[in-house]
Amino acid sequence: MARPSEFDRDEAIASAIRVFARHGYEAASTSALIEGMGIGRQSLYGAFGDKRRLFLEALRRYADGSLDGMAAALARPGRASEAIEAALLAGLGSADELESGCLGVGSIVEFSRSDPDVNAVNDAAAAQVLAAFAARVKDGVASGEFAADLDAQAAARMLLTLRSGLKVAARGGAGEDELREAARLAMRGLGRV
Amino acid sequence: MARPSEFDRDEAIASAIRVFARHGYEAASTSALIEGMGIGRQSLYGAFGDKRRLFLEALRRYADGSLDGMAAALARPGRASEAIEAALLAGLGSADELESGCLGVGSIVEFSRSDPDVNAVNDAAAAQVLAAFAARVKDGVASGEFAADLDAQAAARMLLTLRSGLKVAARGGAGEDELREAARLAMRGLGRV
DNA sequence: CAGGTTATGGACCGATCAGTCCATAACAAG
DNA sequence: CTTGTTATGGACTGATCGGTCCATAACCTG
Repeated sequence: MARPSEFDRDEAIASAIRVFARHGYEAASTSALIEGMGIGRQSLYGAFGDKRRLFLEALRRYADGSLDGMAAALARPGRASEAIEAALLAGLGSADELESGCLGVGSIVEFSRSDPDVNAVNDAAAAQVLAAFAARVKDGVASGEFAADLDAQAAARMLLTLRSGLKVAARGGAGEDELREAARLAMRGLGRV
Repeated sequence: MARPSEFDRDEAIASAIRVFARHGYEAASTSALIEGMGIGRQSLYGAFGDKRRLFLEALRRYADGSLDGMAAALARPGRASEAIEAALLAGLGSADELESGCLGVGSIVEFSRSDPDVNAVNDAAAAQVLAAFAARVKDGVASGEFAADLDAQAAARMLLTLRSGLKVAARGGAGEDELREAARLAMRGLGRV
């Protein structure tokens, strides 16, 4: 019926995620987005509306991908502590983080609570991560790996907070070994040492 | 010998810290800085050079103040765990964090390792915070409060990472109770539960 | 091949960006 | 009070910002 797009929408958004995560929302110029996404100016506005809507779509997609990675790590069999450690470190190969950073943490730091649409995405993502953490923590409690009186919700909140800190540390140049060591040390708080 | 300044340099920088912490470096326009600092455009450039140098001076000053607050908390007598908890939460009354955010975490998220001058300030600040944490951790080990085989340097790195996460959580709207609970849970990893 | 529809690229828009220029104001030293 | 020096405010700069307009290209349907 009409001329088809010359670019792949998913790839374009993946590229937009990289640009936004590297520079932040405000500092990511539309020209940088166009260049990074490999599409024309009019195509960006035609396909995504405007910079803000593109950002929200990128943020949603990033949150989905990040959640998938963590869920996969948490689903691994074996000790709960190992699964949780893997989830804490998922996607934190520090080279990537230096290049691009975490769009979720970046958006929280940049927007705080000022943008309702950003809040909605981040709140929904946080709720899912918390639920996934809490479930695996409960496993660990049931198996006797963690302390019997452990509050799974509180533990999940601590783990999410810890993960934010690990992302900041990775963005600041910390190596994978340091990150793992910090994660392990904090996780010792979950259980019978 | 000449006309004196009409503004107080310290107050002006304190205001600049607020503007930079709220918006980030790139998104803080010179007009916003001028308005927030309550000085004229020419005064800003005359007294501080340019936006970048003003930012570096603000970042240095913020790091100094933040370090002072943590050192004061760590110096309190009594149990090491209480002093460390106070240091972790120092300056994190979440209302402030929602308004302004942490300039240190903000600069790491925005610049990663791309700016040598920013790196220098943040690296120096991190080294001091790590040393202060490690010293108090050693106290706790010596007094039997923490596990005897605890690596104080590793513990300090974990605590710094945790603090970054707490700042992100506060910026994202977490209440003081949640922050304290997360801090306590992670700190349980330091000791004999 | 023809007609309808959408995608594309480049020129273009007013607004705002960081930073400069300059005339004037306000002070200290003589 | 005069003179030298610095601080101040407002006008101004070229560059870049996010976003729009429009002519043209490329495709699908008939």
